[in-house]
Amino acid sequence: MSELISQAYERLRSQGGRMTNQRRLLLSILDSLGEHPTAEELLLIARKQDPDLNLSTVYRTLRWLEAENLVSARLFAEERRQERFDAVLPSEHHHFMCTNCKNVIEFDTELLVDIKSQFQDSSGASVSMGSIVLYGLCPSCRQGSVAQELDREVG
Amino acid sequence: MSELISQAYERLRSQGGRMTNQRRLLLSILDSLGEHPTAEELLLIARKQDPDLNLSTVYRTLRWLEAENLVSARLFAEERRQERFDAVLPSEHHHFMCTNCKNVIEFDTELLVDIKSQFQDSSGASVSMGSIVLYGLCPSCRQGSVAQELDREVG
DNA sequence: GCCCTTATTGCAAATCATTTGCAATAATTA
DNA sequence: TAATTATTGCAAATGATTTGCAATAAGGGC
Repeated sequence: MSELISQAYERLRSQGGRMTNQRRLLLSILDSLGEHPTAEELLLIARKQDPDLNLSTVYRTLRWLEAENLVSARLFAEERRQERFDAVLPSEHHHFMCTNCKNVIEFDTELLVDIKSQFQDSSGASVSMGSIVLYGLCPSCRQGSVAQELDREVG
Repeated sequence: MSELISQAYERLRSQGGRMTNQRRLLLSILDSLGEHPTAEELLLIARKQDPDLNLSTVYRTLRWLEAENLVSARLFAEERRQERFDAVLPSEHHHFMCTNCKNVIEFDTELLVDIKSQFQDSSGASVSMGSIVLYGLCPSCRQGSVAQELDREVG
């Protein structure tokens, strides 16, 4: 069983919480999904298994997981008000969002620690965490836009 | 006259737009304010000069400035749904938010370009922009929390 | 396995930042 | 100065997320 799911069981046990069918389903989706779904997207996926699942339950589950630090929520500039949720991996990771297709790619870098300490040193603040978001065109949309440009030139 | 304000005049002229008292007021505040106000905060400040100013006007002005790339809007993790607005400076800059007092400090770094090119090279995407947000305690809240800890130990 | 307690759910209504429709107002320009 | 129409203020709408509450169902004890 995955880290996420076993951790969730453990946290529930220690808090007197209950492992419901809804939570089990949402956890298994979050665990296997290689994406960063919105609450709504997660609901749609989950409803294939449990058509009565409610959006409130999705939100409550996500918020609980967030409080337990098993999931993190992020807002991207392209979708101002809609959060995307992400099972927290052991290592700190960052995001790239394609401004065209809105797909999110995770990435990792050792360079952020330098930025953190640079800022700590110059400001006197203590930095506990940080995140980077990059925007641009993903490889396939990049190809698409090159193709479009060619079309325009030819047409 | 500042860059922001003269730019705004220029854009309005070229679009057949009008420089109203409300816009002039909001621009002068945004221009001089060394902070990252929310729309509501901006309204409160502006109402000292024009008590009838409406929140819709503030939003419309901010969105127009954003579309003109003269102001940028950001969401921080600590305030999930409320945007903060920021007159765009000539150089790309990043943000630190104090998790205690919610104050925002801007900072600059040459290290992001390395992260961008690192990611571009490894992913095949083309990155057009990026932003870093750091969270932690600002110098004064840091002092406060040190003081608290001492209190706890002594008391 | 069945009962009891109460955590969790589904539903509908509430929130809250932001947006929009519209009639009234005020910048521009002729 | 008048005419045109961009912009405003107001109230109502929106849309993601949250919350109150009665109904349901985990999980512990019998």
